[in-house]
Amino acid sequence: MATDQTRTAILIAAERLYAERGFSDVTLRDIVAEANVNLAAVNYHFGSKDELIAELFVTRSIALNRERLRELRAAEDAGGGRAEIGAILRALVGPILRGCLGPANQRSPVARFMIRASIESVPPIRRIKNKEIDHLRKFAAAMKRALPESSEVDLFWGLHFALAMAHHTIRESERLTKLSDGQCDLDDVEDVIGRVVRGAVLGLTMRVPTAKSTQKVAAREAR
Amino acid sequence: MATDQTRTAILIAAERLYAERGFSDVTLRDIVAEANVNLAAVNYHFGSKDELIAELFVTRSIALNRERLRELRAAEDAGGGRAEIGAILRALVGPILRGCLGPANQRSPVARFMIRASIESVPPIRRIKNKEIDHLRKFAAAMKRALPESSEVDLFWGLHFALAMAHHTIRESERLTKLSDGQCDLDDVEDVIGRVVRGAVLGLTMRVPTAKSTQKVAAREAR
DNA sequence: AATAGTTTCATACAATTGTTTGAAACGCAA
DNA sequence: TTGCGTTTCAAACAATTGTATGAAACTATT
Repeated sequence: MATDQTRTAILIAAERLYAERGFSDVTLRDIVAEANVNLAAVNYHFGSKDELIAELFVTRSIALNRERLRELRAAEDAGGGRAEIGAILRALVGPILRGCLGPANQRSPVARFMIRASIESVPPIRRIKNKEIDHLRKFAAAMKRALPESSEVDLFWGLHFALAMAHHTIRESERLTKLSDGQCDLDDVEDVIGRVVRGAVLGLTMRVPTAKSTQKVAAREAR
Repeated sequence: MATDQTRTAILIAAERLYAERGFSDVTLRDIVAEANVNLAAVNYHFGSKDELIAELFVTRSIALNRERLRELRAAEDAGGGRAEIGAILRALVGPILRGCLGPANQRSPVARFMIRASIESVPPIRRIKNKEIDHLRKFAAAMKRALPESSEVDLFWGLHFALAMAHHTIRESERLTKLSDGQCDLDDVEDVIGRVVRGAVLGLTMRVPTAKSTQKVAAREAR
């Protein structure tokens, strides 16, 4: 089987095209053209189109989850076993945001593929996706350790909203740029991560502000 | 042309199916079967599949935007010309959340169709969608009046995050239910709206909490 | 060199898609 | 009723899709 040249060429081409144009817009013929291989190669090496997609998704989601957990563990180690809430959420949303945003030339098809997969729910992926819940539970557990007084429901909502802000930012980055006339800088990934994490942390730790406290903040802001 | 029976039957069936199964999964034959009309009727009445989708989307996004603005105006009137930030965001995310969540039997295909449209970006919709930005600018302007001391960038991010939480909640409601073992109640729409609005308002009005203030909140929480 | 196993290739296949066609059915004014 | 414009219908069309086939090319072991 030599070096699996054809196989990996197909994987790379497929990931690139799917990430760029979405699943429904990309045909096997597009993929084999991009990979410079024969049409029949896909069915020969993967069995079917769906199995190709499934393999891509499994590989990539394992890698993403591993990176997230790596950062979570690092944060927990740094905090002596208990990570603080901001660090936990940063481990959750950081990897995907770093992969999808930033200067166009250094964005990875990997991360963008995962976003596509989370958007266009094609059958082969839908079947696998349930496992992601187990993965998220680990973060929920870490959050519970960080904020033991918070109710479970609030923690789940916080986790959910953090992912919401991250994913939506990736998907609608173009619109946000247009809406803000370029004022919102989507290339500054760490700033974006900071905003997402901060938004989620505030939601988890703060009470709703009174009119007075809002004014105070505004006043401090103005100085 | 009688009463446009066929035309409207197609529109209703198409909206239902698209909302349920997405654009890429629904064929014209599915639609005409659901509508109990002849296959050729779609091309006769709408010209093409894309024009059918476009007409659906235009109609619905006009209606949604009108409802949003109605609530915004109502909030501004109630506040004597200046709505407070929470009311503004509520006008932004309320209509779509009310349409998409709640008990399954009273969800409207209308709102779910709009979410589909915002997810699966098919060409006919992509072309129209730019107008939505003008619509959002009105909310950005209202937010600026409510929080004149905040920077424009922060306001845009707040608007963006509010939509992020709303849309993501709709799209991933099932996952959130599973993740939380049913603890997060997606049927209580007003509670969901409250959480989304509160999260966005906090991000817009509060500074990031220190470890000490977090403890204080936790302690207060515990009492 | 000969053979067996793997991989590639051009081509064909069957199914599905949106669209078109031309005749039939209908509605309704003259 | 006649005639005309509109609407419906069954059928066919052309294009595209994922998949299958069988021969050719290649690789590596004997």
